[in-house]
Amino acid sequence: MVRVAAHSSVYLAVSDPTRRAILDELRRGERAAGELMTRVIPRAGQMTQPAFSQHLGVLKRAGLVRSRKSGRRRVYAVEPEPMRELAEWVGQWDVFWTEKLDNLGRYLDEQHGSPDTPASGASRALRKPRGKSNQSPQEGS
Amino acid sequence: MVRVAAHSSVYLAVSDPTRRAILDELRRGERAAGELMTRVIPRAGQMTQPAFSQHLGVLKRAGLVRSRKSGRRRVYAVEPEPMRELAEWVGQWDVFWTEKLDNLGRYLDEQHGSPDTPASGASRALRKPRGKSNQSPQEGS
DNA sequence: TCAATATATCATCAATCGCTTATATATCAA
DNA sequence: TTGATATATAAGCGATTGATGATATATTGA
Repeated sequence: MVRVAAHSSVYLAVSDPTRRAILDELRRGERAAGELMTRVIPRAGQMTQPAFSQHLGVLKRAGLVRSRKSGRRRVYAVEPEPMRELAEWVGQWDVFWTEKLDNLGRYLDEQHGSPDTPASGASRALRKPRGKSNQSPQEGS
Repeated sequence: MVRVAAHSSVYLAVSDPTRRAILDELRRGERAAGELMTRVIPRAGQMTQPAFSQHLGVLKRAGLVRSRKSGRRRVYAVEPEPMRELAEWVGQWDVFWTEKLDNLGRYLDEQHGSPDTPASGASRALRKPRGKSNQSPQEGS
């Protein structure tokens, strides 16, 4: 109902593969819109120019790119700051691909540790399957 | 038109704040659906039970959670593997929050240089700088 | 058996997304 | 000025999303 301004969410901005490709290309350096388009959408007919321009608009509203005029071109560049929020959130998952902590997690699984134990019940996802633990979390309601 | 199977994209799965909150909670340990709901949506009336259950379904189809039955509960746990794709993509932005490379980038900005230079044109976003002069938000029209 | 509990699924709806075509706005070049 | 080039904006459309209320399916306990 209320719905926050999805318009400016970096999560939404990067949820589209075309926009990720744009950012991938822009990370290598500034690009004019047209050049960007021929690199990101190499095969003509895959997408129209307005569609591509609108993707640039989404990235701009998300604060992930800036642009400046240069003659009749519009030159885009990445603006990495808003990406930090996403990077920090994703960083919280790093424990799962850290061998050391993965072993810790597996240990805790073995113990059927408290449901409040960080990473418990998850590490098995990385190692393959084993028996089933039968631990049910207590639930107030 | 063709549209890839957005259904199973981890990018789309994490683009919703409720689903991120679910994952945040599940990272701390297994949770039954109801318990998860009262923790993620503490204030009643914010969201109905079916809505919440559908969010769980999205996460499940994205492979980010698994569930098992335990009596009449359904106990959920994170399945971190699909998150790796996102983590790796986001990891490509790490250069921007590395002091050393940031300085490199700023130098390249100064040069205003080759559009092929990695990270060029971006680093200024991290240093806070003068005034508010981003770029004119109303251009064109 | 029956009612309560826990959860998923169904049908529907408004909002949003990504796309298209058509058009507008600058800028360059002759 | 005129036309070509580069890019953005507008309007409309079908698909998808996230929500809802109603209902279905198990499971537990009296």
